[in-house]
Amino acid sequence: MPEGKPLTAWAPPDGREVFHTNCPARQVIDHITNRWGIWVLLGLRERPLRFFEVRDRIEGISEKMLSQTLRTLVADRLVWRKVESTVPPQVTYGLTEFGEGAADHLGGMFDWIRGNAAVFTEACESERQTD
Amino acid sequence: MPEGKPLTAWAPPDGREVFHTNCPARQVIDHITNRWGIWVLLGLRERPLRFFEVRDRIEGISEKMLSQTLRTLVADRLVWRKVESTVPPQVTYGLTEFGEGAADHLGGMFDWIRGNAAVFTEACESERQTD
DNA sequence: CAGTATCCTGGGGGATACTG
DNA sequence: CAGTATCCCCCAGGATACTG
Repeated sequence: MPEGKPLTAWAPPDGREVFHTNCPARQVIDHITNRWGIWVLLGLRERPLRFFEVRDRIEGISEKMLSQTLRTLVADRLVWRKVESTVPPQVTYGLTEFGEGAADHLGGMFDWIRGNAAVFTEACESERQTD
Repeated sequence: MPEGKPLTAWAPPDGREVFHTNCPARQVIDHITNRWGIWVLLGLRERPLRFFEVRDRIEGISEKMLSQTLRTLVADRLVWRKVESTVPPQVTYGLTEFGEGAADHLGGMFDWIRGNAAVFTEACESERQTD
């Protein structure tokens, strides 16, 4: 982002929304939706967590991916990281104000989809027919 | 989804949220966040669109990926598809009620992130330092 | 116009082993 | 405990060509 592009330029001028590859918001969302980002953000909603606590809340995530995802989210200012230099070391991750806002939206969507799970289940059944 | 699992079981029993791989909501979200899903849903928010209209609103998407993504979203009951057997054929895609709900949450997040783009821009700058 | 079919490559991401 | 380092595989997804 060398030249300071006017960020408001990404708003739709005539109501016709176009999603450009270099829209900063698209880039952030691409990070969030990079397979694990959303689950890490949702996992941190309740309270800050330590590394393995996060891992234990997200079935299927590897330590490598968790570490990598956390680093990206920290770089994006969605998550903060606090190191306690005790022995053994304690590292805590939590949502920044920015991250909380994002997580609230994601959480709202998640809860809503979960509430409509029946729709998805129906879809699964009818897919079995066409297979 | 052969045996009818109680979907409410996925709600956190003790407030400790865990995201299981076979949680239906997680599966739907994994579809949505499958690189292009979110952008297709957001692109359809304003009004139903034809195939190439959708493509033109999402920079960087290939026709193959658009077609594939649309099929998944239709199967998940997030998007409907209407075929007009004219010559040339007209195919229109739009959000179902289910899809609208999901898109509203995604749109809220997108707008909110866009409004906070400055946070991300700062993050980019400080990353340049550490590189 | 609205797609499929085919081929092919990059990097997302898993497994395992190692470190402060 | 909280990670890195390394190796390696697989498939998401791009490019191109073809079809109803």
